[in-house]
Amino acid sequence: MTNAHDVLFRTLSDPTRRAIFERLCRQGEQTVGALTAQSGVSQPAVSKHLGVLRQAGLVRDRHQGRQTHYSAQLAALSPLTDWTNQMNTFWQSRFDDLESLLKRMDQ
Amino acid sequence: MTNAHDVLFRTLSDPTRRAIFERLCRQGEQTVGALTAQSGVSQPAVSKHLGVLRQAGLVRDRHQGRQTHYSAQLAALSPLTDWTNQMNTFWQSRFDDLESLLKRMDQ
DNA sequence: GGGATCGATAACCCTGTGGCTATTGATTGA
DNA sequence: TCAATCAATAGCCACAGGGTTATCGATCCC
Repeated sequence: MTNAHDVLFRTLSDPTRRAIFERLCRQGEQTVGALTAQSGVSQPAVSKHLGVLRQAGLVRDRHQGRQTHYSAQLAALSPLTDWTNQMNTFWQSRFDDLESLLKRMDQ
Repeated sequence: MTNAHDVLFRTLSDPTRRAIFERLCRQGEQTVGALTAQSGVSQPAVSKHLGVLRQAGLVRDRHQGRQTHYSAQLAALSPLTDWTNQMNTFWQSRFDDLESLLKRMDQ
């Protein structure tokens, strides 16, 4: 059972790949060449990372002549925020349970 | 430069390890034995995962006799929520720039 | 047309790491 | 005291995946 969280966490766990995504969030649409120039790795490596990001839905591409422009798809991050919220909820509900238990013991 | 985001994403990217952390969030403190029983992997594998989670600050351990109890440290997730918020902010600020540009062009 | 550039793909290598079994150390309890 | 249980560690293996170079297809421009 490989869910959306799996894909997102795994995709963003690589520092080089996450740096590429961060750049797209900061500076908007970028060509592969521009991304390669400041990535510290080769162009094929960047293309591979962009492929992974695209499969995760985190970026989309737009072809224009011989260059390809990539841009961040921020909506794809929502399962991540959902997950952290859920963890917080679980934790909070356990705290509530403890609280009510203590209240009952107090009576 | 390996920052807090690296550690968190990397730690949570493994499904087995994340499942262990989720269980600790849901059900609170658990022994290694209990976690092993429903993890689908061997006890040494679980111990290794717990070691990684502990080094990331995501869990803490409490020794009691020959068993070790682990519990989630939810505060350790904050760099993750910070990061997603930051990405949203970057994206939003670019949107604002575009908006103001269009406003200026409109006049 | 033909050289140059851009980006994707192929083919390969090598490290990191998640899994296992075996073992050890510590604690429990009969 | 001694067997049994719990969890950590050691040592090993197998594979995923991130890196490289080489190449190809397509587009641009001279």
